[in-house]
Amino acid sequence: MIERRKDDSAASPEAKRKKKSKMKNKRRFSDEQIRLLESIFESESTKLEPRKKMQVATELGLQPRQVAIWFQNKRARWKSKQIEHDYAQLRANYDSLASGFESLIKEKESLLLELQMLNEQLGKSDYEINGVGKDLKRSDWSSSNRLNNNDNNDNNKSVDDFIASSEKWFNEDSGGLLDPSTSSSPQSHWLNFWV
DNA sequence: AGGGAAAGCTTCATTACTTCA
DNA sequence: CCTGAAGTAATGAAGCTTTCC
Repeated sequence: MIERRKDDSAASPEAKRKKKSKMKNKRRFSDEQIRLLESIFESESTKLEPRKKMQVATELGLQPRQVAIWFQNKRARWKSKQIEHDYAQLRANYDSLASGFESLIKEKESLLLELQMLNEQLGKSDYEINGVGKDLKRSDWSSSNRLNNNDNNDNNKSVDDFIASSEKWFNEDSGGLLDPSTSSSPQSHWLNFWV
């Protein structure tokens, strides 16, 4: 970059005093001036054409430089408001997704409980009613069930193991899972959830 | 055609001041 | 009054684009 402005960090005390006294003349713009500037900013453009800037400055009795600075500061204020707004929106979306996720976890838990009960009943009734309970192990049932779910990686894993590992996962992670400030990846939790 | 200087604009961070609770 | 926080006009540094030679 080409240096075009002189550095006044080493400015004389006199220069600093002049600058300070100039700043002392700072006056807030009138309501009328602000109203016109705001309306141009909102209705026309966040940036001013040089000609328009001159026109507005004349109309408001301001220096063109003051108009330019007002627009510059306005853009900065607008941008930070926009960031706040975007953050609030993202936060709301996140909260909504998180609560949906939590509902799914609860639903999953209750379905697993139901599955466990049915599984127990199945074993019991086979034994009591048909007298075949002793031949039908739960691991047989669960492994055939897993095949239906395209899970054939672990042939020894029982329904109980599955439930236990799910609960372990839930209990370990539920504390930090829904906290956006944690560094753990939400995707990995989703993967764990569905695998 | 292309390169450098200058001008004029921007953003960003900061300062200096005003206003208000 | 005094004070601290918030708001804002203004400044300076640095970067980008355009124009001119």
